[in-house]
Amino acid sequence: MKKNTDTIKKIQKAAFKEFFEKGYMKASLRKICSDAGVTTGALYFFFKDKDELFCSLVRGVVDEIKSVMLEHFALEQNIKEKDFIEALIGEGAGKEDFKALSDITDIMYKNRDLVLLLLTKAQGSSLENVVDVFIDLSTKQYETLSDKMSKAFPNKSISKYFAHWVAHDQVQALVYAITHIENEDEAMIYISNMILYLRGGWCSVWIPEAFKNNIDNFK
Amino acid sequence: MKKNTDTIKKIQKAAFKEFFEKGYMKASLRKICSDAGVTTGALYFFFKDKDELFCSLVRGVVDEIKSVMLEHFALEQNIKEKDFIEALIGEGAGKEDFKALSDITDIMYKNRDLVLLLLTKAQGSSLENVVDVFIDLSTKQYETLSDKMSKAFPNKSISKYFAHWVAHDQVQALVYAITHIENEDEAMIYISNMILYLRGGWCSVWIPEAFKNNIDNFK
Amino acid sequence: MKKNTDTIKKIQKAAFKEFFEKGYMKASLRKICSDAGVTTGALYFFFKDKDELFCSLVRGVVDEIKSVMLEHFALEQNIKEKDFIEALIGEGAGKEDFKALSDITDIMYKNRDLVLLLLTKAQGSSLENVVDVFIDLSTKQYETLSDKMSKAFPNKSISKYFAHWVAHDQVQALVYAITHIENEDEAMIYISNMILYLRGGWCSVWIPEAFKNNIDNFK
Amino acid sequence: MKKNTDTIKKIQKAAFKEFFEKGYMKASLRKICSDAGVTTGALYFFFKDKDELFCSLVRGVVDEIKSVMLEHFALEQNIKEKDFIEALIGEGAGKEDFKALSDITDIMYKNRDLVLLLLTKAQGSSLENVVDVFIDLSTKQYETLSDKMSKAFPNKSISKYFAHWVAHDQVQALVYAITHIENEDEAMIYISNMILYLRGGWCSVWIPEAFKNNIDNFK
DNA sequence: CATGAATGAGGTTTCATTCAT
DNA sequence: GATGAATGAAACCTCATTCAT
Repeated sequence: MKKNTDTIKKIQKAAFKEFFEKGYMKASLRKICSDAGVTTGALYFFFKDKDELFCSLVRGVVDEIKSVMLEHFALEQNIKEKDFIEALIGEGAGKEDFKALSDITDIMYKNRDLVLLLLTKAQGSSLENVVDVFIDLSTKQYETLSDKMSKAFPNKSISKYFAHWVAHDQVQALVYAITHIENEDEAMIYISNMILYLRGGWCSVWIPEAFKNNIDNFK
Repeated sequence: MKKNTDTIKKIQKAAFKEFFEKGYMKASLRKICSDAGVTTGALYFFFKDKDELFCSLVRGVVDEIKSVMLEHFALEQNIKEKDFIEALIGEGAGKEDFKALSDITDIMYKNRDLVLLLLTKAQGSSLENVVDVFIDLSTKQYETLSDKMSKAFPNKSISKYFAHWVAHDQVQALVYAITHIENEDEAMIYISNMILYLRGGWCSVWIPEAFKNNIDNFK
Repeated sequence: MKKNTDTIKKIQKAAFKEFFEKGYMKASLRKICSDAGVTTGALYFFFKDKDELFCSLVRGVVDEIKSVMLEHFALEQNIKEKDFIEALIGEGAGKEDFKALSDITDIMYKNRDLVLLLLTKAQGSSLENVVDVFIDLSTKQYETLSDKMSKAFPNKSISKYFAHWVAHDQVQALVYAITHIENEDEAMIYISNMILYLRGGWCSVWIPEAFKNNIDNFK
Repeated sequence: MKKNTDTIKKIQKAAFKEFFEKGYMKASLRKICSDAGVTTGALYFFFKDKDELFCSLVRGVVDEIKSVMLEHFALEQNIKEKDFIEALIGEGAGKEDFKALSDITDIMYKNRDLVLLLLTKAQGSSLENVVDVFIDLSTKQYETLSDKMSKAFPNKSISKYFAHWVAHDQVQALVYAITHIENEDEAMIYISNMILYLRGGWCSVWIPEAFKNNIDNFK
């Protein structure tokens, strides 16, 4: 029981290093094996192929992120129609968003190396478009919100790509954090700004009057 | 003089197809040559290596985009300190931004195939991070703007990553357009929403009161 | 006592399938083991190597065929010298042959899958030339017959390869049946024609006058 | 012009040796290249893959055999209905057959090594069933002959597999020659016996009376 | 200007088999 | 009886690039 666990660990450790340095495509299994002090046969005993080896490294964190996203988005779907504007711009607006985004951020920072591997070195693997999966989850959320707003503001309409963009942008904001900000505490400050930013952007398109009315205050 | 031009064109045409289908790394020069009806030697007469062949395809459009960005950002720098808030949230705010973004968008759509090649298939080439170049240009703009705002609102401060994020996001908004929206007219509508979005996001972080004051209108 | 028998059976069943699908050489022991729900170690506990596994499948039927051939050929050797022409072309000629060939055919059809495995999928194994063994048995029979005919027709002579060819052909006729004819009853009809064919061919070479004299009957 | 021809020849020479010794499947391209004093890249410049290398060795002789077979079979189809029995059992019967078979035999012996390679070492390559192609050609011939005989002897009928068997056997007779008889002159003697044999076999099944009438002559 | 032969290292994957447990 | 981890060699093939002609 000890032996095989050790071998897997050794392979994964060497694999992480190699994938991280060269990216999925340019990484060499031969190199991984020799770095791990293991034969290629051993690698193929534990992993079906290169792709599965790569996925084995990041599968856990992918699943974690996914489940936190699903969980939070499920909560959000339940906000009653009459409350959603309050949730958007009322007192305490963004509280829920912050909880969700900071939870996800926290998970990502707890496994920052793996997340960076996944986000920046996966091209060529079956996970190269994993971000799209997160974006899809996020999209569902914004589509629901769009529907609610359409009912509340029947005379407004937005580009059909806009909701998808915002979903996209929310995810990219997280990607930006993990790839550009080393320190988790700084990332959290950034995230709280991001809530304002995303909400402000969203509202500016749906309810542009919100700004214009206030010009005088700043002149 | 005719012949070599022909050969170059044939190679580039085949190269575009191959790079577009497989991405830079998986593209095969052998395939490009045989598709072009040309020998490997010919290719290497005109292009130093695989990377230069790839770059030759997109260099033109990269330069165009860069120069339009530079031009516009130069204009923006010249806005007098006292006018910049007006430019941000006043009557006619965003006009300049729209001109710049729509100019860039227009160039991109005029060469959409090449831009898609550059943005989605360059990994492994020396242009794999070309977007960062655009982001850097954009960043300079927002840093200047940040400075101005810091002076105007001395008691505000934002995360040090925030300006960079917004620069980043402005570029990503364009990338999103070109990669997700086929029709240029639709893209333009999207872009005009995007101006509101970006400006709204930016202001929401710098001047969060802009919203709060208006809550009552929507309750 | 039950368990190991089961394991062997499971392995053999999976082995048959794999060998039949891919042929001896391309068959994978790994696949066989996983199909059988057994580890490689188990396989190697019961079978020395790949070859022995293959042979274990067909050994039984090979032995059966061999013994039936030996038995019948022994009978044939005992035909008295003065009777052999009668046996060849007299009333009731071919009766013994039919019995022998139909017995062998019967055995083969009773184990058609295994025989097909042996005849068409054995290349690379130690049984790849098993047909030659049957041909050798058959050859002995025809050599004896040749000797008898040489004595009876001292002024005739045939190519030294001819007797071997006929032995060869007799076996190939059976191989043809099992590999081309699915239904045993049809195979038996084919076999009875084959007796005429083989005997006619044999006589035509040794006693060509048999035909020439009869031309007029068919003109 | 000298160089590439030389390289191809060297590769083919080494390939022939390796394929002949180990058979297609077990042959190693590495070994072939190192024996030929050439890199694997060079091999793959001239040959698409292992299969094409193998085929390049034997393609010529396959085509030759095929064309001789086609030519002769075309002649045979033209024999008038009233003459075909004469051609089968009359004075000079078998002359045409002998010409055809000896022509083919001649070609095969002129390239005996390649033919042996093709017939005994091709398993795994795309030519592993090339004999079936020859049998198919032969089958067409015998099917035509069967039709003619059916009209001439309306009350006779044979197993539906019989014509195919005879076509099969005619080809196998040639295969036997090339694989068992080293000397071409001896092969020719064998072939002339084979004509008698095949014709005798064929007639014995269609016109069994041909023999029975003559028994008395040999008692 | 262009050919096309040749390099040589490297790629991933599969294999039959062994052996300590 | 049976496990399953590990071996290690070898498999076919592709690649970007070079260079004499």
